[in-house]
Amino acid sequence: MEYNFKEIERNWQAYWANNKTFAAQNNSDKEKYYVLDMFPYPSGAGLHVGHPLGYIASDIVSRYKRHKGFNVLHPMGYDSFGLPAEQYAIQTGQHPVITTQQNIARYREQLDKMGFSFDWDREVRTSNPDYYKWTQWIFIQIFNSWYNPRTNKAESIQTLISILETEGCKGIDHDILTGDIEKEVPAFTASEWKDFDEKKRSDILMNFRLAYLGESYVNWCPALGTVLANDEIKDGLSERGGHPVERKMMKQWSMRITKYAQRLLDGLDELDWTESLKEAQRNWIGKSEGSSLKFKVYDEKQTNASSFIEVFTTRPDTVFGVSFITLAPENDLVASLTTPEQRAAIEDYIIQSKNRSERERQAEVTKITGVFTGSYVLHPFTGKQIPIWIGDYVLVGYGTGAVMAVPAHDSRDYAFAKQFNLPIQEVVSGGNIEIESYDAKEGKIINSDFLNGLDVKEAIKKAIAEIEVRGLGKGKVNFRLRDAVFGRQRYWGEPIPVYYKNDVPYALDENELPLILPEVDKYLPTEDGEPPLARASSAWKYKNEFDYEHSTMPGWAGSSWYFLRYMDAQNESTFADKKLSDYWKQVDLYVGGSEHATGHLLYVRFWTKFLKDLGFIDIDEPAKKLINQGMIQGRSNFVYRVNGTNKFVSNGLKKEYQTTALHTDVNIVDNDVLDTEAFKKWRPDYHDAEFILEDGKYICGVEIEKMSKSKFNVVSPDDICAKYGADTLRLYEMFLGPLEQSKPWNTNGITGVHGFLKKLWRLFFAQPANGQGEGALIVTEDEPTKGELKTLHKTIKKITEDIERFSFNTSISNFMICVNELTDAKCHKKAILEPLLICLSPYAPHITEELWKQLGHTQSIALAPFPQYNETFLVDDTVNYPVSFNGKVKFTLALAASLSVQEVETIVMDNEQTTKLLDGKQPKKVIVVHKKIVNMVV
RNA sequence: GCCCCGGUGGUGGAAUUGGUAGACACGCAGGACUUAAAAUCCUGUGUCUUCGCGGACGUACGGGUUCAAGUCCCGUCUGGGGUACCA
Repeated sequence: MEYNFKEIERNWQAYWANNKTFAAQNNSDKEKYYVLDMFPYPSGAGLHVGHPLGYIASDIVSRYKRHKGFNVLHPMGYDSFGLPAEQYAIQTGQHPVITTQQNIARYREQLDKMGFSFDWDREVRTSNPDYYKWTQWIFIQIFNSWYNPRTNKAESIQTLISILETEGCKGIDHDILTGDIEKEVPAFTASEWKDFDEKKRSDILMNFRLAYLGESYVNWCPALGTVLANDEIKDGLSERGGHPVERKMMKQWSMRITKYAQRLLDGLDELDWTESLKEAQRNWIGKSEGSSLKFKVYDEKQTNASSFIEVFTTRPDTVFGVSFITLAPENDLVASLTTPEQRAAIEDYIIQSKNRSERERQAEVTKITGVFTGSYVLHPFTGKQIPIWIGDYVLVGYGTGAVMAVPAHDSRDYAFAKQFNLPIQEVVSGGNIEIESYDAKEGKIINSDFLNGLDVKEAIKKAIAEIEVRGLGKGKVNFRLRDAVFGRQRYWGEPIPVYYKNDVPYALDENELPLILPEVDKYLPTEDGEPPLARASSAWKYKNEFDYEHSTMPGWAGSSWYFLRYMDAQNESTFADKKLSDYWKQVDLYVGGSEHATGHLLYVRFWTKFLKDLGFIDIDEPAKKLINQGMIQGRSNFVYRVNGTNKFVSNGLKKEYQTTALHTDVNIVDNDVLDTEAFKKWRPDYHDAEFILEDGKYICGVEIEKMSKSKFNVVSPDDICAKYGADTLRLYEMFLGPLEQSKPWNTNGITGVHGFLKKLWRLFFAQPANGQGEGALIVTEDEPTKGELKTLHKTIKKITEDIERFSFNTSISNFMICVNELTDAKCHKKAILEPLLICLSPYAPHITEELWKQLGHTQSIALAPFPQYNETFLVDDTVNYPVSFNGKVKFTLALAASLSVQEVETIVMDNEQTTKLLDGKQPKKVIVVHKKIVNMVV
């Protein structure tokens, strides 16, 4: 029999599907293990060889854990709402549901070819009403909840209503506040509350709901016709499509994730995620501790004596160094603070900064702009007049949108002060403020009244204490994290289950779900700028009367809870039975790209904590362990056309000509050698191409780039499977290097792993004479030798350790070493080969299933218990001691392992090579590390 | 600017706790089998030096700790990723 991978792989893939070999059991006495891949969006381009990298790793772990006796949950599904299908719909008119179905079918076909052990009975699709019914249900739970600071968790909005009914709201000083320090709910009494009408009550509750409708600045992308979240923007352009983004005030659905900022931060400590990923989340949450501080506005006529500007500062110790105040141009106070003389300049500036896109604003960080308002505040401690400026380096969305500028100790304030000739007062010693600001939190406070002589840390404490005593503000924690915008003005997403009655939004009743996405005539906004859902027929109304919400949910909605749905994918009465979520708990191993660090991975943690608060699940974090697979980059090949001709010159000779580098299809290049005949056929204009060769070959140039169609460097897993088989692909992707590392795809080494599988096959089947015909099964029942047992058990040990620490590349090497050793020993013994097959089967499932069957087994190898290594086979009788002089190894000495340190030393000292190397000198010191090394100091 | 991760042969990479640097694989060179090719197998392959035995050097660079450093510490250079007026 020969190694016919095509037939073998097709047969076993069919067998697994027909026998549901990988179905996870919801009722099991076994310990559970949950392995999850990050939710793929099924794009039209299909999978390239970079995508399966993580899937192969997670599949190896899944299969390994099954061998180890775990009840393994390893599901797959699709995050199938999203922009590309909708953009395609806009261009072609084809309903996104069709595009999505086609893309999923293509994905599935590709995934099936690679032999993954997914439990397909649990597949989910976020765009299925069966699924988004529960996404909508969770939205309603969030809408009907508020964050109770007294219990420090989310609760039903009813508990807030009872508080308002009995206590009312005490406003600013109440312990129930909204998330934003600048927006506080005005005070009212319990009886006032009872007299409020429906609209007023709704407006007040909106300040507390965890899903709320609020006015806020959003990132508006005109080209995509929708708002984007911060993590959907890269370098000021939209991540999808690279379109400009501008800031716009809009009424939007948002999620009050900021209420969870502290818990999201604290939770990171217990997670087994990479440090860099946790750091990214910490930075994104951006906790900073400081103080609020009020500056009274100076008013000559004392008519407006009560008005003030509140700022947030992390450096209250530098308060005596304040030389001006800067407001964000969008700050509400600007209008009232602008003096008539300054009005024109200020208005100009506001218009100018509004029109500057985010990208320009970011690109021109060094360009310092601002305008004086004409007004002043009074310094809270010295009573001095301090000018109020506006400048777009101050962000309206952070803190109060106002800063107390201390140019001596803040580089941005310093640049601003230099630009506009404002005073710079040093209050912390240690720097040279003539040259630059001194921002470090080190040194002694000077020129600062009661803070003088303290060091920075003490001064911060004392300053806050003083601010609080004088009622000027209080110690405060601020987060950089913003509430998450939850609406998109797009068609292809979950409808938000809300309707409007007299301008008051109401959530649908749970039993009215799902709210099905309606049909529309076009996937574009309406003439008056309403989202596409406004195009739905007039019948699409709640109770035929009230308008539904017209925006849809963002991409992250469906993916924020999908890991729970896999536990109970078909349940029609709840999103996941509590009994099952209590069994499966959290994901044990989550594999995916680090690009989700501040998006998906933050949102899914948020929803998990929310669902836990309301008692729907029992876990606090979605994934215990997470690994980021590296990106597989493309490796582009180039040909060099001699300018003005149809001649192509090989890379090594191109300097002698004037050439243009052109991408060529990497699939017609082997080890950087171009298949010139295939090249001629590749495109009509190359049909008559001529080549200038070196050493009879055309050598292509190489560059590492992103894998993309336009660069002709896309390698499809289908092609690799067709040429070498899925087992080779799986092994090779793992063999490339450590999983977390990014690396270019390069097929150069693939013959090595393919050859390994053939070599394995030859341990079972004889090489037929002349390579013709069928080789016979040559496996024997003979007793293995000590050496063979050592090879096997050494391998079992290494492989086990390697899988446990996700070092898949080294385990492949170890398999190769094992097969090389067994080949050299001419070992065809069942007692050795059988356990070896089990070890290898997570990596190369098809060939091992086939050989397992050939050994006479009738059950799938996937269910066989993983072999245990036996330490007694690994013990060496002799140790090869390297003998070194001053740390340099000169020779080795094979000695019995049983020898003591003293005995080893004696033997080494008596050795004639030692005598020769010592050349009559006495060593100063002899170090013998037992069973390791001998070192002599001379 | 700040944060994180890297830098080892011609190439991908190995060395898990400081203990023979370069495992395994590719590539390359030579050889066997073959009419030939493919497939397969064998030998060699860090650099310099030597006819050879051997010797010297060698993990980005400069220091340090240690009997012993790719591994630990300090400094520098460099590549990649993330993030950025967050007060």
